[in-house]
Amino acid sequence: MTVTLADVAARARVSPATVSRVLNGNYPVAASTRERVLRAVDDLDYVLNGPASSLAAATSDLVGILVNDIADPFFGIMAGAAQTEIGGPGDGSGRAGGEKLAVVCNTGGSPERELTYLTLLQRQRAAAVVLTGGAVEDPAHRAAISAKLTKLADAGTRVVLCGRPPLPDGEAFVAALAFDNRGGARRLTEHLLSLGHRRIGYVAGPAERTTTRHRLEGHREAMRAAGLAGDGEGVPSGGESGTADGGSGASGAGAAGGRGRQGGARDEERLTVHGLYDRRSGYDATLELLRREPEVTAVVAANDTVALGACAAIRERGLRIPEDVSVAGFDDLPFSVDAVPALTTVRLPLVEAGARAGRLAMGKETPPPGGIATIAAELMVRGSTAPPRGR
Amino acid sequence: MTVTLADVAARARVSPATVSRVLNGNYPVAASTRERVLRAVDDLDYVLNGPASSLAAATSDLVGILVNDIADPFFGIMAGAAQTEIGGPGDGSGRAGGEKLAVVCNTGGSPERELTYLTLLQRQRAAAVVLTGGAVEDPAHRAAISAKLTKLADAGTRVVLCGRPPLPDGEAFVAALAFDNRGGARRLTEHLLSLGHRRIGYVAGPAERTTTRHRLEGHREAMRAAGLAGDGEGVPSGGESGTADGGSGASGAGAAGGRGRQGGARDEERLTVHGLYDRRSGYDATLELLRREPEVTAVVAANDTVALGACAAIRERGLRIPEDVSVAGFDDLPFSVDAVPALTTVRLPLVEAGARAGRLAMGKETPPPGGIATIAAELMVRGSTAPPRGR
DNA sequence: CTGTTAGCGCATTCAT
DNA sequence: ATGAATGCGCTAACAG
Repeated sequence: MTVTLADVAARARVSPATVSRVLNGNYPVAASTRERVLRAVDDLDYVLNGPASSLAAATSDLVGILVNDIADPFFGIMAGAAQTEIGGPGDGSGRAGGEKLAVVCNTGGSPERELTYLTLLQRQRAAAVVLTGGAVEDPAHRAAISAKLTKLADAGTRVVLCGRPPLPDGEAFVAALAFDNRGGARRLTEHLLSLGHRRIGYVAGPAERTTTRHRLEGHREAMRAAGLAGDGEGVPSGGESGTADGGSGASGAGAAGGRGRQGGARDEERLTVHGLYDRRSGYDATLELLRREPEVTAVVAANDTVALGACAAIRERGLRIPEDVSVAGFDDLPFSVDAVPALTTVRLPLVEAGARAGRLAMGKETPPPGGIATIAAELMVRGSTAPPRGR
Repeated sequence: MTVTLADVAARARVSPATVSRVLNGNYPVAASTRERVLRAVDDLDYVLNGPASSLAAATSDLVGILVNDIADPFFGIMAGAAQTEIGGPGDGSGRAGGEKLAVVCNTGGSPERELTYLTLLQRQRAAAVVLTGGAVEDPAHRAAISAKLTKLADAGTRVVLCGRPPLPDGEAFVAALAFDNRGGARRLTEHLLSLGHRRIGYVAGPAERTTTRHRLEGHREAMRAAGLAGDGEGVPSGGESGTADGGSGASGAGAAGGRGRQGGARDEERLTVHGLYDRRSGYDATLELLRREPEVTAVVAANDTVALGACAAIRERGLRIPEDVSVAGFDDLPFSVDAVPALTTVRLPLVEAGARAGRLAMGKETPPPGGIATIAAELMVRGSTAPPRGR
């Protein structure tokens, strides 16, 4: 029923081994025989049996790209770039020669699903795996993922991290491309501070994610450097971790106007609301933020999508952007420039990063020294931020 | 080095066949033995060899989801929904039991790449393939894809079309879920007509795609029903195919004001500009449209992303939305409601469609009668459309 | 319910 | 440069 290598061999009057060699092209074969074989392949409409081939060769041409949310362009853009780099241009014949099968797997941000996908990929003896986006910081999951990646690497799978920080306990990976989330966030908040903002709200992502933490840390670095916050460390998990020095500080960062009040650790918490990385969360969180502190003059969002929700909430409160409240996002997704007003944000070179990750996964590019590279983030100042009212 | 089924069998003191039966769970095994086997699996940290298993069983657990553009949420949302339905909830153990490996493949809208991916999936003996989004109408490619799908189906791969119209020459597919693009587009334009618009520009997608054609046809149906266009048929390819009756018609659709002019086929063409399904194209095409016909009072875009670009172009021309020009999109992607003003558009139930496609691919849902289902599109009227000036 | 036997289709030694 | 032989790791009949 189904045509096999042997059938092709018979029709081309050569041995199966020769057909195999022609197809894999990594062995000298006489031009005339090759031609004969190729014709037989076409005549018979032969398609290589992937599983059989993978079994015999102990490797497959599958490359997995894991993303947190495939509906989010942040991941779509990176994954698309990586896939383009991996899949090769295709020869237009539809015959599919030595191409890798680059596939993207949607974890939905769930560590369990991430682990399941890694196991599935391991089972397929994937040639490479690219993990994109921030990691969950739960120690158990971190350890489980780490162990799994080590096993994958041991089995010959190339592991590449893209937009995910390398984990402390030295996973085995070919390369880790980490975004400078902290630096970008710091510069963004510095921009707002330089405009004269002092009461800046922060709509953060899910508390347990590295991306969330780094961006928040960058923001707070800037705030503290301006004397506008307490000195708690890291991301509080939301409970009562304030260090009780509310509102009494007297450091002199030149708060403008009579109502400028120096922030403390308690303030820092009050001005931070966590949510998911989606529009709806941004909307809800911003409403909450405005309820807690009606006098914020600027809102920094975890990413552009969240910023969009924030804008909607602010407008619904009857406030104007940027006249009453400035808004800033992160990532510089394509739609951000079209927001009204255009969104001030931090640009991450997603295409470049994804493509580079793809090349690293294919072994087409030499890894950065130490395997780790930090990718710069660029501040994009646009219309959604302006000096606060009365300044 | 690598642990195999036999190793597990030895440790559990059973035969390899029994281990296989436990792992696949589709055969009666004594509870005690199963437990012993499972422990051995855990002890040895055994991972099934996918290729070997697929080879022996002549099927794999791979399910491919093809999308035109993974960076476009339109596809991301559908693919995510399908993947969730296919991948199963995962059991949290990371052990990966009977799960399918749902993967998405990005064709970038290129028929060659689409074909290549199909071949790759065929090679892997994929359990199912879901094709999302519109098809390219080039006859050669249509035939090639059709032949390939037939072969896939013959080999036991379940083929599902999601958001793609079934092709005329009866491909073998389990089911085809087609969006009512034409009806949705017609109702959208009817909405604009009912507001009093007469000079309506259309920023279309790539000319050779089914989605583009159907939406454009719906638009023109409405225009013609209002006596506002010629009677050419189908999508003109852009050349001089006008039927020369420009501006002389006298059908009485009550054009408002003195400057309403009845359109002819030539007008129909002049008011249509083709581009890609992205923001940049929408921007460029709208600029071109405004150049050709400065007096348009409404612009209908091929989709929401394009509409965003259109808005930017219109504003750059110093025109207000919707006071000077109304704008409408298609798809109702999440960001559309946050546009300013909120975008009037046509809602497609992407999540439902994707999930249904996923279930169909898994054989978890019975196909619609005849294998074909049309999915309704719902008009969403929002702030970006209003009566034209002076009405 | 469990063990035995026999391939699945191909890549790869080793010969020639 | 090509052919012959071997086995990759597993599942699917068949027994029992």
